[in-house]
Order: sequence, then structure tokens, then C-alpha cells
Amino acid sequence: MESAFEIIAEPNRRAILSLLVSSQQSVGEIEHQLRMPQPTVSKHLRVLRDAGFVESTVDAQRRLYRLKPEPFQEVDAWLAQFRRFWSAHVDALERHLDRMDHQQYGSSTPTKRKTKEKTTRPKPRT
Amino acid sequence: MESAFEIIAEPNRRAILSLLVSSQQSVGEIEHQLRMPQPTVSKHLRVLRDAGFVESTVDAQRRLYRLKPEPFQEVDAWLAQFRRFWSAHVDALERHLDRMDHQQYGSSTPTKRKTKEKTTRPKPRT
DNA sequence: GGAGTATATGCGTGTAAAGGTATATAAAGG
DNA sequence: CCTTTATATACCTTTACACGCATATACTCC
Repeated sequence: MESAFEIIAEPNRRAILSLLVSSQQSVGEIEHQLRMPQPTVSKHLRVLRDAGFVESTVDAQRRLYRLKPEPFQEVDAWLAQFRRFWSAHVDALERHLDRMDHQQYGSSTPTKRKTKEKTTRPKPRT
Repeated sequence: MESAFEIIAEPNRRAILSLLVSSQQSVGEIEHQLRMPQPTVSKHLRVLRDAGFVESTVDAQRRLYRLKPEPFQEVDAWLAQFRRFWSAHVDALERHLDRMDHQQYGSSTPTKRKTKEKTTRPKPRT
């Protein structure tokens, strides 16, 4: 788990980060809004904090978590090299994004996928 | 491996993608430049193609791979919600202050612009 | 057709990460 | 104190993925 990219590969962690955009949140608030078990939330927050995506402050028994910008900038910096390339294809973006759902905990088919395909062409996404 | 984020979590795949920014490449060229075994390259390319990051054309026995923009845009779209946040913490603020300095006719404003932030100050990038 | 080249895929293996459950720590309130 | 609330962590199990190696496919040229 060394790079920022591996951190945001996990859908639940991305959901947590998106939640924190609006404002800082306690573990319980995240747990309730995302409907995931508290230990799961705590563990993901630990990973996020170790990677510098969030920081926390103590409020009585609560911990309030909020975003930190650095790792996002790291991802953005990598992405930058491709930006000039994709700007010519903006139209295709909308078609692609239309097929994306907003994933929530438990709805993302977390495991179990045996592939038995012999395609040579790009595979249609779900 | 359903999301674009999981695809780019793998360092070798990111390296391949970065290679393809300059121009399309054959499997052998990628293999040589990145010094990884040919099956590894082929397998990563398969993953990248299934996810829509690259496409290939046939040139005799060779396959030429090049980038496709959509998944990058998907990542960028997710990142966008945080961009507001982090630019508020660094870029926009500094640029704003710079502009104020430069706009001032006969500006005598001091250059030391240390601003107060309510949260931890972003560190300079490593 | 056979040899050589270029790429893809199948199989077995190790490893690490994610989830579940239980429990530990810590603070607040009676 | 003892209980309740809030969060963290430990342990265990499952699984997926990345790799190495071997082999299959496919094209070219003799």
C-alpha cells in the first residue's frame, strides 16, 4: 500500500473521501451515511491517514476526520501528462460517464469473478 | 478489476501508460524499455485494454498499442471534486495574492505572503 | 511446409489486502 | 465506580491479483 493510487483503488475509501469533501465528519457519521460497519470505517480511515489523505482531531470521544490535499495533488500530477492527450476527445467522455453508477457499500460486487473469456476486442464494462 | 482506479493502482501499468504518452508502441518495445518479461507486459496490456485505457492495431506479427482517453477522464472527473478543495489551500490562493501584488500600480506590497489556515498546512511536494 | 519471430494465454504459487467478529482503549455521565 | 458511547485494533478467513514458467497462436519469409 505504498502509493496514493493503491489507496484510492478501494471503492469504500473513495466513498469516504467523497463524503469528507463537504465537511469534516466523525467515524460514526461516516458509518451511518455509508452504511458500513464501524471497524471497516476505522480501518479505512487508518489507511487513509497513513497515506496522508486525511487527518483527524479529537473531540471528546469522537475523532473528526478531514481531507488533506497532498496525495490528491500527487495523483493529479501523474494524470497531468495525459491531459493534453485526452482534451481532444471530450465528447467521448460523456458517453463513458453516463454508464457509471454511484457505488455504495455492499453494492459493488466486491469479489468472486472468474473470467473465462477469449476476447480480442475491448470488453464491455458491466 | 472493475474500476479505472484499480487499473492504475498497479505501478507497472502506470509505467506502460506513461510510455504510451509519447507515441504508440509495440509489445516488444515496451518490454525492452521497461525491462519486464514479455508475458507480464502482455497481461498488463490485456487488463489495460479491457478497461479501455489502450487499444491496439495489428502490424504484421506486432501489436501496436496506444492510449484511449475515456478512463483517464473518468479518474479526472472523480478527482475534480477535490480539486476545488486543494486549490483553495494552495494554488488559487497564491495566484490570487500574486495577482493582487502585480495589479497594484507601483506595488509596494511586501512579498512575504504567509496566510493563515485553519488546518494543517500542505507540505511541499516530495 | 518449416523455422523464426512476436504476442497471447494457461496454470500453479505466494502474498497481501479486505471483511467479519470479538475485544481493547478511552472518554463522558450517572 | 460502573455503564454507555465512540473508536481502534487483533485475529482469522477468503480471495484476488501479480508473477514465473511453459505453451499456444499467429504471422513472415525461406
